[in-house]
Amino acid sequence: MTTPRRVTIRDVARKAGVSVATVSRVLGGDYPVLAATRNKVMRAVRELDYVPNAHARALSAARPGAIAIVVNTIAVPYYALIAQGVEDQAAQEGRLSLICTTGGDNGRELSIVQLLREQRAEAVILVGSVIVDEEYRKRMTEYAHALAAAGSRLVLCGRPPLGEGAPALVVGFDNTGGAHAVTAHLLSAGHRRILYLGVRPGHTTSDTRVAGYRSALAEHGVALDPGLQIEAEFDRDAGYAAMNRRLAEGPPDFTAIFAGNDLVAAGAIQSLHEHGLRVPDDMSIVGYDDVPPAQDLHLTTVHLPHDELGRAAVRLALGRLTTSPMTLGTHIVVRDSVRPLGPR
Amino acid sequence: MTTPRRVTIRDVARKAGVSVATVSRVLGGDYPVLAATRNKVMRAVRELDYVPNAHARALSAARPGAIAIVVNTIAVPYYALIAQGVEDQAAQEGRLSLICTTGGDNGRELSIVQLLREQRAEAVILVGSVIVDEEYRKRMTEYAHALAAAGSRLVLCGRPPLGEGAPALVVGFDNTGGAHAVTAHLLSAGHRRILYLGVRPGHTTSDTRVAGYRSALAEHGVALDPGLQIEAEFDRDAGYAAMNRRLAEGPPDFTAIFAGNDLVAAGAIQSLHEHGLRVPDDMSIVGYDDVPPAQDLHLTTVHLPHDELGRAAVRLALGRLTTSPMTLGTHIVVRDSVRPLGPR
DNA sequence: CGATGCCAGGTAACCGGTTACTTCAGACGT
DNA sequence: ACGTCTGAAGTAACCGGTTACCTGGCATCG
Repeated sequence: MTTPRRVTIRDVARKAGVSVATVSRVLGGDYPVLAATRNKVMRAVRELDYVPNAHARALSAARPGAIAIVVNTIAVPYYALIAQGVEDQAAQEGRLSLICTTGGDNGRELSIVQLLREQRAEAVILVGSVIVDEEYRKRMTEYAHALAAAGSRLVLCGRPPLGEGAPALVVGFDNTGGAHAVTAHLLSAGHRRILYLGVRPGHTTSDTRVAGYRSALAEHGVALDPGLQIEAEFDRDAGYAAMNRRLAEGPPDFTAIFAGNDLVAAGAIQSLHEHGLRVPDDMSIVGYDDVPPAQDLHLTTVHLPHDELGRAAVRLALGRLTTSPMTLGTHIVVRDSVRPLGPR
Repeated sequence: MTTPRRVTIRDVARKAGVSVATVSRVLGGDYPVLAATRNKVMRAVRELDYVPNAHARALSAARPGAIAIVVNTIAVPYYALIAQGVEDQAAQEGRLSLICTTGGDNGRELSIVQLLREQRAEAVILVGSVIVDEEYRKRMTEYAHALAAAGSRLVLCGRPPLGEGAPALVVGFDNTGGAHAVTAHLLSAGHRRILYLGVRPGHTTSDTRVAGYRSALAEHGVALDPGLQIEAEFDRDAGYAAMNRRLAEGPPDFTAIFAGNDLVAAGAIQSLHEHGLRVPDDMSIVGYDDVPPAQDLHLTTVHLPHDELGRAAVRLALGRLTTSPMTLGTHIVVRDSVRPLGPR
């Protein structure tokens, strides 16, 4: 059996008895072609089941490039929801979209950015919290220039803007505002000793949320207790483990918990239950993100417009939007994980 | 400001004082090149920050194509987990991977398949339950042949094999086995009246799970009550709404629920709670899929190796695996949503 | 009736790489 | 000294499209 040579535009031209230029024009659209000719060509295309080669097209004509989103993992709702927004908006703009995952590995991130440059992607959207140090700034600035030189745009989501010179667009959530609001919610329910579970020093997302937490406390005249701020990665296991450690030290010296995100809250809740503490009767807790599992946990949390973030990133990349850095507002979602503390 | 003409291999050749062939060889790898020449070229590459054009490469040389996975939406853990498996395996195989979403629209599916043919994707992985009717078979068979003609492979996940002639690979979960096991679990806890929540006539996934449910009942000599099988889509809202409707009809005439998947279970549980029924004290319930939220619901469910499905699909597509149709085993995960029914 | 314009359609250069084939210089053999 | 072999590097064809430019036929116009 011989390999069935791929059908090219020349095969179509031969079959239709016209030149390749005519075929290209019929398929391309706007150039005037006689109806009879068009029909001949279309019939040949159909009979041969011809599919133009995207690579050849991309090579010869300047056509819209793909839109790429790079995340840690797609198996976590936070990223999946943002990715879905990107996907939708990209489709709407007639662009192909690529979703790439790094697994949190900087080496892989680098090779993915390289790959995307080779693909001549039109936009590269980098999502996710990072530790902003000198090394990071340098790396991003390099990406930004490299991509700009290749005609691609770089969009950072949930990361601070780079310096002046670097050609990067930025969009993120108002984490400080959201954290402030939800902390205020706890405070106005009478809570004064609020454990912040999920500090990650240097991480942008964590830092901004902690900032909101602190400013709300300050505003209500509650002194900040460093003992009430504990570290944890932003996943369920970390929340569970950290809460376990804390509860192993003795009975809780706090009445409410502000978890770094909903997954951390989920882990913490499991730990609380295992220690015989009920939510919200024995302990109040709030989360952050409002990912779908939060609903089942009856968790009061901060809703993030994930979808909109993705869409905004695409629109920024395509120049449909020009405000950068751009901040998307958040709002609190009250469910049933906070109990008012009676006056003592 | 002039557009900074893209750096091509000829620019590098000129700068290094060699021919383009030499540059290509240095970058390509195996051809013998003098160390001195190699150095000159590499320096030029670095100084110009040259990035080869993936499209041009794909056009001239036969290189590995991308691996594409097509799902309804990425914002649902079931798909996200599978997609992550595909992504990981593809990366491991040195392939670029594309994640495409259809939103459940056949028209979009078609245009995505078309797009992937244009991209000369090496494999197209179609995931998700469908209604298997004549129209579907015809459509898939067309895809299969079209993709085969373009040298791509088609992999179907969670869908039945096509007829003999169609060149499609198949991999799926053992849904019937899993459903049988979890139903048997309920039966051996003493439950006899088990509501199946999530029938979707014609849908492959639903049908196979219902089949397991029925065979387990039969095995235990429990008569099938059509009144205990109610329809629902496979999402949270549908589970909630269907349960609400059922409970509105009067007090439950069943002691346990088998939900079509975990999201349906989540919705049902919310409805139960709102009707004052506690899980598992007043009502037992099991789910299916074992997606992350199931853990927070303390839901007994059937674990599916989502990740492995994605990986297997890629391996099948690349010919690393040859058993098709392939079935991945499942196992039950016991949590705390089922209560034994005391002897009456 | 010949010049002019218009329009459908053809010819061929080009996009940016890879690679089969060719060239050329130096090493080696007799 | 001369022919031969070897290995590094160059030349140019090719991948499969798009499009600037050219051609030839027909209608229009003075």
